[in-house]
Amino acid sequence: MSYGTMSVSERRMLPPAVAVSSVAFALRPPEHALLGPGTPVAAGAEATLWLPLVRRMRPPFSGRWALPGGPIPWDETLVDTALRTLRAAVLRDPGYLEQLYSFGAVERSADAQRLVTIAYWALYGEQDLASAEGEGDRDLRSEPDPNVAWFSADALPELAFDHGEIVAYALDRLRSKTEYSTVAYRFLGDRFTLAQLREVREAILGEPVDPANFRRQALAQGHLVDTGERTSGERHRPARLYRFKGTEQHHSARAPRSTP
Amino acid sequence: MSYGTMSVSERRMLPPAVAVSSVAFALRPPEHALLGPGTPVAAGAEATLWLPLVRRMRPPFSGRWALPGGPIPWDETLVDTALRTLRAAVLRDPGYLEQLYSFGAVERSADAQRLVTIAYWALYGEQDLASAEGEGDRDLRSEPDPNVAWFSADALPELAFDHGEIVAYALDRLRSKTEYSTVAYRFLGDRFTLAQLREVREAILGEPVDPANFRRQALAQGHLVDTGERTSGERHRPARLYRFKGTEQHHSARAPRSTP
DNA sequence: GCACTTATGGTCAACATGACCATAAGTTGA
DNA sequence: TCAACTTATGGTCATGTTGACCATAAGTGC
Repeated sequence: MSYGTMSVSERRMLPPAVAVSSVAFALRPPEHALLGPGTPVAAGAEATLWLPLVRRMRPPFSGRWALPGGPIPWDETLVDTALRTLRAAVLRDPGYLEQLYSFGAVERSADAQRLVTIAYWALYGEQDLASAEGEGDRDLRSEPDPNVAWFSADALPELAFDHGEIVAYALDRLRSKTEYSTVAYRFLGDRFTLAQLREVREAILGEPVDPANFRRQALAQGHLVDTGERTSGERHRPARLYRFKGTEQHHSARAPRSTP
Repeated sequence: MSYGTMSVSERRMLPPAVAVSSVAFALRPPEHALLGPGTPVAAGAEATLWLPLVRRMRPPFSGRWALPGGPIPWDETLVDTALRTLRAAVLRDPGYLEQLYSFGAVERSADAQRLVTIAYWALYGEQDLASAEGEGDRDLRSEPDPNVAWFSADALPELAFDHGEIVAYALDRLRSKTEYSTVAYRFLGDRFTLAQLREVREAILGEPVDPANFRRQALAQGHLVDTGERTSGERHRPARLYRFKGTEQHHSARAPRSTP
């Protein structure tokens, strides 16, 4: 759809358009910064949060980096729009996706038609970013599209719209949610040690967590199953491998029940 | 704006429109059901939650009761749209207002143009519903508009769109939020007893709360100030009157920081 | 075997919670 | 006047949770 010869003031007085944008988090160790996420989180490394951005090719904010997203087609669910646009940028489906908040300030789209954005936040775990089988080189280590890139959440460029604010809000939600829910599990693969799970928590919260106390609480939650397997090859006592007793669904199309 | 001779299928394929709807809670004792809210919550009465609905006068869902709300004008903030439409229905400004969730299922507006609704939830306290000065009879006990009515949250009629689901979600949020925040205070006036505050909590959670334990916790929060005043005239020991050490703002135009 | 490193298992004091008991201090009615 | 009644308010106590910390376990690398 084109607005043809419509003037700026005419464009601004159109009814607001609706779009979806997503903040998608992945965890990766800083040493592998050049390799892109998809690299397993090495034990002992200080992992940090990264997220994919897309360079805008048209006004408003042409040339700026922005969250993956786009307008909502008339026959597509909000979640599906989020998934489709994430898939287009990351080439993978996220392991978790949840609605975040809706942003509708009058001036957020500058001179263009007013844009109300429904923000989602997503999570890409290790296995979600691993190269799909038979996909050859089309993995994240050789990202073909120069207009898509991953950035450290600590060092983002200036973003289009109010996307900086959206990212800050998503970080907030991620942090508060790791304190009372099981989202953190989704950053890890099928089997993991308690140390890995603790490192995820430390990376998200940005502060050290006592290993013994963390273990006590994590096991008390009852969400973990001891697989009976152990790690080996490391220069210390082997750790038990656990599995997440997952019953939660990945994508919530419906409004989740109470999200404090 | 009219869609003229546009056919149903053409209308459905338009880009989604955006609207705001609000679930506005008020507390009132059941004895005063016929009087409408605005009546102070009498001590000892079992208060219940009520909310205002508006009868739809046009398709889709013409004739059905719906949440107060409406489309977002091009130059109006989301919060302002919520406030304006609430004011139109209730004739008062709410004491609290917060964004809830956005609903965008494809089929929710039936045959009409697809409608994405950003839901808000609001709270009308005692003083918010008291007759404004000099407003004469234009108070809630003589509601002039037959197309606006308050319903008990326990016994709602069948609502338009997916508004029933929105109400359920709002109730959920209200309940979970009374457990860790200070929203409940807003249902009461300037000064109140701990018993009144406890009754608000009981009404929202729907279960009895131990008076002594509640007192201990409420005071430990540090949000209450003893005014030095006491109640009198009741058939028992007088209670201290407290005031809320309120620093929180009523309406949050910006996304609130982390809402578990 | 020995040193080293993280995993794992416990202890302990401080604090929070829920169930309850006891007394305080008004009002009402004999 | 005074005793009965009713809710307010102040405590106790056992239980559970949390954070700080100590001790031992069990691999690897030399």
